[in-house]
Amino acid sequence: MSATANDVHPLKSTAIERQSLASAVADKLREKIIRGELHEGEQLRQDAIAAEFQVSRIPVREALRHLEAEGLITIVANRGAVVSALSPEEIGEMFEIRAVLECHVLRQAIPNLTKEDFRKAEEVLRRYEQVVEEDSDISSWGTWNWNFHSTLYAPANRPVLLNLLRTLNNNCDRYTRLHLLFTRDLHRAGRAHRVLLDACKTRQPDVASQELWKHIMEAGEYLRDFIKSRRDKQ
Amino acid sequence: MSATANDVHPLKSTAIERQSLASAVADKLREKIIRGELHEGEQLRQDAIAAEFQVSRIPVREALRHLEAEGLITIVANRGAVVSALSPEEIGEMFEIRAVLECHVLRQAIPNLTKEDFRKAEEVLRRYEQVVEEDSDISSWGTWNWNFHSTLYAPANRPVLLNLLRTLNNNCDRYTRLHLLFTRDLHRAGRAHRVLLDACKTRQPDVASQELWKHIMEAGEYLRDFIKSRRDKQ
DNA sequence: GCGGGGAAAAGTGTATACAAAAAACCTCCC
DNA sequence: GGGAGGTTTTTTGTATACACTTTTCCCCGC
Repeated sequence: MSATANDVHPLKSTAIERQSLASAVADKLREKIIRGELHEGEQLRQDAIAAEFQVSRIPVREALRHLEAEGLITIVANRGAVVSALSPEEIGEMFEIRAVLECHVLRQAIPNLTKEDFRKAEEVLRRYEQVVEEDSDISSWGTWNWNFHSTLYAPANRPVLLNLLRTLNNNCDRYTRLHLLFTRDLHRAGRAHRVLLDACKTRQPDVASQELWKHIMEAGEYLRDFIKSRRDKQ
Repeated sequence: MSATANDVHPLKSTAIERQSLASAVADKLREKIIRGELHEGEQLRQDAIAAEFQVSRIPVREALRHLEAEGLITIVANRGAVVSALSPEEIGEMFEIRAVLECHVLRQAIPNLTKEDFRKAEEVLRRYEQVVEEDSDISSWGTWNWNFHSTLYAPANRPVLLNLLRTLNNNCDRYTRLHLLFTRDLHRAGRAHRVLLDACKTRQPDVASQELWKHIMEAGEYLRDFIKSRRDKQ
């Protein structure tokens, strides 16, 4: 995806991962962007990146192409790459797409959820709340959030869709992070997660789906307006 | 995309498009894959492509990276690229994702559809049926099919989603083409389009959405089984 | 005949080098 | 002062060259 795909495959943990430099650079850059170390609009100089990772510009360029297709950066011919600065409307759309797809996949997953899945979700949620409590490192928030959601989605058995959702979440999380930094409103999402998990446990697809829709769309709308007002000020 | 994105932007027709070789090569290859000139599983040799377009391998490699992210090809380290051969399950999933998203976007679009939109949809549909009638060139079928659908979706005002859908359709169409080649059942889709358009004209989102869902999911399920049985034979 | 091993060929991955475009700067003129 | 225009610098785009990996194929031993 492509539009679709993330190059990190489901990977059997046994396989030795011998990725090319280009893939490695792409992974590093993706992480930096998601963690907010590279903020939106920032120029990505090929030479600088090449020097930082001590490689030539060729693998760097290939990595940039890949990230462009993921939507994380924007490349303009002869002018280089910048970290994508989504418009408020585009941000709203991203969250809307997520809401539509995640609600669908959750409905497919609910009948297949096992006790083991619930146990794992609980575990992830506990660590999520721990991270929130420690208030230490917002950058790892996104990882735990995705871990929780994907645990509930996995039993739907939709690998392609899950991959697409991961890419979308990558692109949304850097804005969510921004929002959290300002509001510190991490606990509300935590409560929503609890409600969601309960609805799954009691096998109520309608309730769960509705809750998830609200959870994602509210975040999206809030962020859309937040970014809009923030940009208007400047 | 990223998962996501097609690099052909909405483009104001006035802007002079000075794309890099890499982008040009990507466009050419994408078209070849969609049109079925390159069939699934086929190896893409960098040297051969470079020679064909009379460029060096650098822009070819960047183009391949981009197509990989779109899901059209698969790159394995040190072994090169092949046109993605999706499993029957993956194909089913692609159509399912389309169904979910296209039904949603259609619902958003229906209230905004104008007479001008209907006129344009009629026009596209007429040309679609003309192409079907002439039976000449299946390869252009996908273009007209997408033209019709995107005409109905455009008023939803969801550019990001529309872009994602285009990429998904690109990936689905090469299989639909295969199916049409065997069954020649082009007319059924044509009839479904008529029903869909009528439901839009009478502003019945539920009817339209249901029809669209059926239209996409039936095609997807048919194709999934078709590909499965075809592969089993081999 | 048929594996096994090892050179040779083919193909991919990356670095260096150069060309071309854009940006920054500087000078001159008004 | 403030452009207009040209020159330098920076940065991107592409080609060539070479290193490394995989595949092919041939030869040998059995």
